[in-house]
Amino acid sequence: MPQISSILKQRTTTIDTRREILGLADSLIRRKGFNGFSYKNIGGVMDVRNAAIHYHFPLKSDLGIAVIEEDVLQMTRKRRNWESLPGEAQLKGIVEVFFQRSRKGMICLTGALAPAYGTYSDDMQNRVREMCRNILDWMTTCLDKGRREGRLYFHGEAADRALLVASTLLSGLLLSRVLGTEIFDRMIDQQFKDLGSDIRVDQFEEEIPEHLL
Amino acid sequence: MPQISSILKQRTTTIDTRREILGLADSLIRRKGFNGFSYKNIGGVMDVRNAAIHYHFPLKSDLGIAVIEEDVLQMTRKRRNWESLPGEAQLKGIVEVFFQRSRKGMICLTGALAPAYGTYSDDMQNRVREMCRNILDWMTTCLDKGRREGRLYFHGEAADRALLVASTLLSGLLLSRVLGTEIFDRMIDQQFKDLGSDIRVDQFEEEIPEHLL
DNA sequence: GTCTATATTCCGATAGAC
DNA sequence: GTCTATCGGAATATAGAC
Repeated sequence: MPQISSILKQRTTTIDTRREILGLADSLIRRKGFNGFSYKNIGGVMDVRNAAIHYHFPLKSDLGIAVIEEDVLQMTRKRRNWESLPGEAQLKGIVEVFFQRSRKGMICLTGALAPAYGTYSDDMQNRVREMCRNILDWMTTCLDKGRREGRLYFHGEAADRALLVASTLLSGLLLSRVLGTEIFDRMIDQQFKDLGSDIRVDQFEEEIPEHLL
Repeated sequence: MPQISSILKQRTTTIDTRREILGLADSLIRRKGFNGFSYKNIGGVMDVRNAAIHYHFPLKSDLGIAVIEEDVLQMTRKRRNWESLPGEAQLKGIVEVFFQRSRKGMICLTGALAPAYGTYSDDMQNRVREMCRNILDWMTTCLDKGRREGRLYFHGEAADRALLVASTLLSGLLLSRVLGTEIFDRMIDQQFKDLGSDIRVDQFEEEIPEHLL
């Protein structure tokens, strides 16, 4: 019978490998798209063989689904933690996540996965759809709450406004990739001026990349 | 010395093949992304061998660049033809192009190519950037003209507004692919209500697909 | 211009040893 | 859990016949 310490050590190692694969896959999907990266790309960075990745994620769609689930989990955690905050403050937190991505030259998962949506397995398509509905639902709640709190101003239904705000964030990252980061800043600032909000990108602090510490 | 008729016949055939390849590549890029389709995908539909496509487009990036150039050409033609129209009318024409794409489950080239931008050759990246600047420049002109004509109302600079309108069109197609076509309609209608315009998607006629005629 | 044939590399995925 | 080795297929691209 194996000792508890060895079980823990084994599990810890496994979990770390699994999580490291997930992190690299997330980054690769955002940079090259789901059909544009391979198991070898991951192994090249981690120094792990092809077969080890297949152990954790037998099919590539398993990997894709796990990346989406992780993203949804992070978002759900934030939503729960910020639940009691004003709608505008929650929205600002969401925008800051996108701002940080823009500074890393990254796009959002929806922007990375929506274009080739039809090429994914049924399971993965469902996850992508759920992810979209999730973020739109949260933003709808934020906008509705913010308007009722007298901090945000807009015409029409909150759900329609959420579509346009999400659109700005998604396209802002996509267009920044082609035209430069200032595009994201201009779009976000104009969008929140329109909402009567004082959210501006110059209120965010740029995270210092780890390799410069 | 070959007869003129045979030269013409040969050239016509060549041009048609080339154009058919271009059309299929355009469709494939929009459905699967530039890194998600292969020369074989084209040959499978056209019944033409791999090598024939390489004759017309030696490198895949040559094909990508040609698809972008064709798209830019179509847009430039429309812009020139509509030059004398009011800003709002030109904008409506642009929106209709996107509307027709939404009805075919298609996305715009920018939405298809921006996500994996970093994986393209320098040449192709430059073409993608020029394409983006082109459409944004036209939309800026439309918005500015429409505002001066008293038909469109918005705060801030026309260039910033063009970014948000382009964002709605791009994201509208992307999100429609995941959530259904009604998403595009809601986004466009809300966007143009915001602009004080009476442009609405129910003013557009759905083209009847060729195979149903 | 298009074909057949092939070179080369890469891909996702699996078998079996350790 | 990770390794080596390999299968079967697909990718981009080229050579040479017609």
